[in-house]
Amino acid sequence: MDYDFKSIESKWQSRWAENKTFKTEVDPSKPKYYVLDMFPYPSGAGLHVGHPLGYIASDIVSRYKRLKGFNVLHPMGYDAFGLPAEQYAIKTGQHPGITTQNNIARYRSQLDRIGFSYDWDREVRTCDPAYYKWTQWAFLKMFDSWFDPSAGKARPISELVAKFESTGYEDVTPEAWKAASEKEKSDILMRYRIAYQGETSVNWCEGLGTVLANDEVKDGLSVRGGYPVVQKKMTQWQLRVSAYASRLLDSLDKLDWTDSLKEMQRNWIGKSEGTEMEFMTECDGRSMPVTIFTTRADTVFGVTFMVLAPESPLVPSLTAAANKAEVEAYLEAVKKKTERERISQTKNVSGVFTGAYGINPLSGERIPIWVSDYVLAGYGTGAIMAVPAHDSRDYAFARKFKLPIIPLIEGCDVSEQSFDAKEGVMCNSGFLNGMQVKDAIEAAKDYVEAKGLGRRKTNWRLRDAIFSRQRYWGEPFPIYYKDGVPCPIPESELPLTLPEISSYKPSADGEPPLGRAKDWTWHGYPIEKSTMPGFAGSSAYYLRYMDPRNDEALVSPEANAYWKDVDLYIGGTEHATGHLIYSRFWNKFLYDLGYVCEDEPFRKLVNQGMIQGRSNFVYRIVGTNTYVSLGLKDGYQTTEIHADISLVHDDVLDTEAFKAWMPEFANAEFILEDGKYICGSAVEKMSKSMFNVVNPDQVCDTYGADTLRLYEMFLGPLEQSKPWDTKGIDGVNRFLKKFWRLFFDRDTFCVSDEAPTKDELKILHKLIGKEQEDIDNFSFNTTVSAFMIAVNDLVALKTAPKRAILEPMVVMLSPFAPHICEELWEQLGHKESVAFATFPEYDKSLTVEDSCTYAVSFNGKTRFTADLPKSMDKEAVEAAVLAMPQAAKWLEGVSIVKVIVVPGKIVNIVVR
RNA sequence: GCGGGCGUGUUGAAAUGGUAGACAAGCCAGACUUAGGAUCUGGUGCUUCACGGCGUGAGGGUUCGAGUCCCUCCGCCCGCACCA
Repeated sequence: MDYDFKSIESKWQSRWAENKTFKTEVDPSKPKYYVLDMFPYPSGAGLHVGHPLGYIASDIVSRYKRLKGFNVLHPMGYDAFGLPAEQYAIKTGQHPGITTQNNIARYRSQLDRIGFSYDWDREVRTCDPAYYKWTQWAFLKMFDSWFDPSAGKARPISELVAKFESTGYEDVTPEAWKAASEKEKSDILMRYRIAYQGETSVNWCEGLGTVLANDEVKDGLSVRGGYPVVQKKMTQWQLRVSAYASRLLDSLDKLDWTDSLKEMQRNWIGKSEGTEMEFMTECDGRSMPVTIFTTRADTVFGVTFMVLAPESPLVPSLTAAANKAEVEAYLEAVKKKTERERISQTKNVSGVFTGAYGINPLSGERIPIWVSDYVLAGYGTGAIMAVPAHDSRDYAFARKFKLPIIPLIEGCDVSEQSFDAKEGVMCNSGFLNGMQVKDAIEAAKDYVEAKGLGRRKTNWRLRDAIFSRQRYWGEPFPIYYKDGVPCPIPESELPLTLPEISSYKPSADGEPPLGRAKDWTWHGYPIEKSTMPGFAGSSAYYLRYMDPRNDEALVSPEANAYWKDVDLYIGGTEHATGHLIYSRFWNKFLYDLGYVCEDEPFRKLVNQGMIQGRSNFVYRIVGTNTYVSLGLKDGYQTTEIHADISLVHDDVLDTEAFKAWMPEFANAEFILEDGKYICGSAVEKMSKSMFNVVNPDQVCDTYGADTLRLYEMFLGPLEQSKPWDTKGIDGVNRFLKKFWRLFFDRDTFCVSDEAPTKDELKILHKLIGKEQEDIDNFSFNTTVSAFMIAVNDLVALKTAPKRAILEPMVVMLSPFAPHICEELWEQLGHKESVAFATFPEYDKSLTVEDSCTYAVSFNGKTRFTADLPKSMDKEAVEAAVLAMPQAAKWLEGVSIVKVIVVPGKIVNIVVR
């Protein structure tokens, strides 16, 4: 009987669906294990073979953990709000909900073919009102909370109001609070709310007609679409993520994530410990203090000028009348630059002198104040002290504008470039002279604090998240405006659903698309017109999976107490500074308010590598319709053309299929080598335009889902990026066929209950040990190899099929190749799904050999091997080896210095 | 520039400091076949007729022993980037 994967796979996939095999419930009698994939955005292009890589790995772990007796939560859903569906809607008029639904259906059918063990009853879609009710709910909670720095956590805003009323808080006195109007009170509270509205400089993307978050912008272009992004002042909803900076940083230490990912987050959070210092300034006879931030207080004696950010509010008051025109012209020029231009012009330093001067608080020097866009308004105080000798940016500026450079470290050479390293001995620095830089930094901080010139200060790079998008296809804000004051729509009225509108374009007067919904009001009050960004819906979805149909709460305390957090999260590294920060923030916020029991959502995180495409090329001789094979192309002038990889097998072109592919190739002629047309190849991003997309459906058609699953794992380490290459997929397919044949004698299924031999048991238990170890280390490629070795070994023994060996092997292979294993499991006479069988017990003693092979080396060079009984002790091994005839040759004319015996492995004899 | 990672056959890749290249692909030879993109067997790092020698980006170090640990350099990939 042949291995007929087609009928097996469709049979078991429909059985799993009918029986709801993978439906999961809270079950306190079993330990829980929560395995989560980053849910996909259902794009119009469907899945390619890269997408399922992580899903296959997580499915293997899920199925493995089930075999190990865990109650496994393994859900899937869709991140369904987003820009592409909306842009498609603008182009075609089709409602983004329809587009999304169609795409989801396609994704689902593709996912189903691969045989995942998801509990589909727990599916969530972020665009479903029953789901986004809870996104809106969380927003209202954030609106209704403030971050109490003394407690380091979020608290209800009512507690802050109580403080204002009784004792006052910060600059708000009880009297002032009581006297304030509704609008004024709202404005005051906005300075504290976790979700707040405020004016800020935002990344405005004209091409998309919306604001973007920092992680949605790369190199000054929008990540989606690649449109230019400019800085613009706008009033936007924001989340006070920055309040959590320190907690987000600190708890990274306890997470089981890769170092590189944690490091990325640390950089993004950007903790910087330095000093804030006051410099007195004078401008047209007026004087005022200016606060700067520096991490190098030790370099104060080298300050030769100061610089303000163009957007700094200090600029007007620090501009001398005589310099006003010049400064304003500069500000105007800066404003016109896009973010991209500012970045690309890094080396073109620009700036303008304000006419004002500052006084160095330590040396008393009088130094000029400049304005330049190399200083950022958003970081520190927007003003710096410039130390050209020891900061490369200040150095470039000083060189360009011919400002003095004072070296502060003995022996450093600043004639060509600045000396940025924090090492050496200080000089030209008053009381710091002679100190090591590291000590000088501390001494200078102490000095500044003691003299009242400034204070230690920690700065963070993490910005608050801009939460408004001027778009249609997102969660509406549950906010209405009463006399211009934003007010929450009551929780009991959630979800506030997205209204239908006539067109998805922004309206002519620049309002977001929702501006078209004229009769969309709350009791006659206008509702917020912007919608929430993509990360809103994905920030707490892992919590919703725990209790997805609950209408009363995001997640019930019972379900949350059982499932707690995600034990294993698998997904791409591209979410490092977006989703994975926002989710952690969101979770910590809910934790502060007592809605969830864990402070961190994702205990272990694994980033699967990207699967790149492998493109094939044909070479057309210029001016002809003749194509020359790769090896011969150097003799001709050719054009490289992408050929669809479905026309190519192992780099050999199917010339007939190529002719039929497109009309322009119908009359193609070929210059062959060895009767074949060999194509060139290259590793590129998998994309339609390069004709290198491999669809998992095709692989399932030719080889089956089990082969696809095994092959994706066999390809190499999970975390590594690698090109998709079908060379080698036959090997995996062959393995499954061999495995299948182990159960049959010719055409009859004939597994016997006979007792296994010692050799068979050894093969089995080696495999058990290897699989357990490898899955814990996410080394799935070596696990697959271990199966291949085990099957090869069994075949080599030429014994009859035995239940005691084959049954545990079916169980162990089932996480990797579930369909074939279900089928064999049933043939073995079981009624229950193999998914809930018990993983075999590992008996290490059965894998131990009676004898073992020692590598015998002299001075570290292996000369021969010796088979010796396992039981021999070190001395006996030494004696036995030295007595062996092969050893005589190497012992001739030398004396033994020492002998090192590594039990079971090595005998090294050191001779002289 | 800063941070993280990597560098092993023809290819994908294995190797708790202990016989480098497991497993798979490819290639070569053979068996069974009318046939084979089926199946099975054997071979396959380089070099040498052979004994042997040489081999994990380059160089140095630690060690009885280094792909693995340490230092320097080279190359590649990823992330961040005027963050004071």
